[in-house]
Amino acid sequence: MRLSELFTKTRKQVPTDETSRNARLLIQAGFIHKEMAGVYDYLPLGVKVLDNISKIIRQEMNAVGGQEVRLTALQSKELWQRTGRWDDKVIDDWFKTKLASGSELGLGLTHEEPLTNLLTDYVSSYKDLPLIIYQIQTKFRNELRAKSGIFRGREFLMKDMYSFARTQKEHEQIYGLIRKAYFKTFKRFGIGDLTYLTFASGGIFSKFSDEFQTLTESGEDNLYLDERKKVAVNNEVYNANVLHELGLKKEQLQQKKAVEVGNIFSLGTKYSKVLGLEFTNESGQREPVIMGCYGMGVSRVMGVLAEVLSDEKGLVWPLEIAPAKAIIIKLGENQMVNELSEKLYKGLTTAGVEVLYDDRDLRAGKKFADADLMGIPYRVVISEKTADQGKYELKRRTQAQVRLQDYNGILKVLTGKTVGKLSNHS
RNA sequence: CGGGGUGUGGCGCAGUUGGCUAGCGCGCCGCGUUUGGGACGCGGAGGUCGAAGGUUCGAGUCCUUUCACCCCGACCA
Repeated sequence: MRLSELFTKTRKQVPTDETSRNARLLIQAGFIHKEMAGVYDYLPLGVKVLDNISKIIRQEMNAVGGQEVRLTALQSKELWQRTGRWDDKVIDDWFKTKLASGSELGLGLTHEEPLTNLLTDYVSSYKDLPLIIYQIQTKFRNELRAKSGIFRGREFLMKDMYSFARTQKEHEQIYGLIRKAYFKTFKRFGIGDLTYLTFASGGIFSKFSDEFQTLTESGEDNLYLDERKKVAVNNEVYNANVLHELGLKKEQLQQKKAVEVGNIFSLGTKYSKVLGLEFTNESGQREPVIMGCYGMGVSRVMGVLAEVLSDEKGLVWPLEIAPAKAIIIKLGENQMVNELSEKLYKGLTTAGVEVLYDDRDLRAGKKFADADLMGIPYRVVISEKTADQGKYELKRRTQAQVRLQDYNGILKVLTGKTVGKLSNHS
């Protein structure tokens, strides 16, 4: 993408109606635009980030056998009434609307009901199970108070996955597998070291639900963290009994703030029983399916990355997530410089490398500042200084030193195996 | 939903006890000089002062109502 054609612009000043670091940076760099409280538009660079996060999630969820679907956002009142979750007294953050005919609809905030109901059409035998099904979809929640930028919005992108097992043992096996996949996913996001498995309230059939909490001062959850054991207890369930059960010692816990980036829990047969999702087992008897639920906030992860990986110059995206691997900065107008820049831009694009090309007629300082603000992992500068030797200057976002490389050298770094070996964040 | 704060060109802000043509910075347009870390000069364009109603000779400024946004709290499938 040529920056001369990109419609978004960076800003020197940030709107003061945002105080959260993630929203300020993302607005300043032109990744998102605020529509109203808790509701944000995703602009070209922001969409790329969401797509890259989603891509990693897809890879990891597919790796454990997940099948992707896309269910409707519009929800039938009758279906949710069957599980007792239509009532505003039960779920207070529904967005509800009406068909032209007058009948009520809800905007989906989670999808246990429709997916369970849908599967009754396809699951009838033990041979049809187990199943792991997920989607990445916009969710709507009528939060009383939106806060913390894109951490808690009223409309947000989420991965929600559901497992369907024949036996409790099989369920636990799947649950463990997915828990592992979650760790791997957060590691690939670049927040593995900051993300802790956290015991919390909320599970209906398990005593605890597993939350994945990323440490940050701007988080809204309070944890008691055992750094050695890599586990934490949510303030909600923190008491002497819980500590005893988990084998944690009060003296070894630190109090920390964190934001929940994932939450997984067992559902048992709560929904399958009510909605009639049953299968016939080997001995010909009907049994309800045992379910689990696995959430991960895609847009929230984007906010967390903006929040925790950024520095005083702006955003710092991990290589796999950045809207572009590299930004080519052309300095000055001269034939050699133009030719080298165009050649590299075309070469990288042809090689399938996502790259930004700053071909704008601006001063160097502005271009450098923008590249830093946008958090692009690699910066390639082309100017008169090195063009006559056919050299490019290569610099990482997080490092100070500059390396001189020729065309092939750059291509190798940005397309080759070398890329994977370099750490995302230093 | 309770408490606190804020709404003035695209963005950031100033605007005195009510007073004259509503200012400043950034950004934007034109010209020139510049050109490796957010350049400078000159000249421009751009405003229903969140909205509605009221008081007044006169309202950005005072009163009433209302909407929106932010923060703290409660809530959070």
